[in-house]
Amino acid sequence: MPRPPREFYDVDAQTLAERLIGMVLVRATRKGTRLAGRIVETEAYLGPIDRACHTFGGRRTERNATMWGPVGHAYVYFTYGMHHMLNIVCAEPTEGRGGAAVLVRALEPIEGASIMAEQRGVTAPRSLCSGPGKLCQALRIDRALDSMDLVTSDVLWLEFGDRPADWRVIRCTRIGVDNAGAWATRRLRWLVRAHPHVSVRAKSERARPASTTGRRHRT
DNA sequence: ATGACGATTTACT
DNA sequence: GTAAATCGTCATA
Repeated sequence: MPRPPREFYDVDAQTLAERLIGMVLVRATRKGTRLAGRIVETEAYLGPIDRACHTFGGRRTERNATMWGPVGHAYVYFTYGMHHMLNIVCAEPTEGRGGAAVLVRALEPIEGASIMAEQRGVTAPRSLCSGPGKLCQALRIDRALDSMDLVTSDVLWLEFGDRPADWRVIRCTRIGVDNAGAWATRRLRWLVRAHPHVSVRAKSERARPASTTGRRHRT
């Protein structure tokens, strides 16, 4: 499948976050094998105005330098002493200063699942890429890939993908940003409803009345 | 130089 | 549900 052009990324974070759902993330191994997955969950980090964003207040550091660079590049950072996070740099909406990005939070594996399982050290398909740290481990994404240009790279890039007709994309609050004040309650997370590969289900799908059986029911 | 803190995951009660 | 793991980064001194 073809890759989106630079202009695809030249939009604000909320637009890109929604636009990425269904797109395919591809990682080429040293041997040329493709590891790929469809994006099923994203979060928008709006830039200097967003308290949960690494560029909040205009902060510029060695770590977040990529966020201030051109759109369409990968911003990869390391956190909790053990996990990497993959973001895609996009345009900052109002001030035109950059510093915005979308966090890729979950993938539905579609190519190379066995290699992903090896690198993750787990076998359950639902556990391969259902979280921002998990998918980086599965696709071997680390700081070495920071600032990679997804438009031109032959190591990490994006391709157009299908959005199945039964997918319902919903929005809710972001995960793990509870100390971001009013920004913690903004609905800046996008995910496919009831998709088995998302990291955490939306509250609207979780808080179900007690039902002892696994019966499905309409919402 | 030092201390506090993660855009998380996993195991365990 | 709670807690531990684990270390680069950043603000402060």
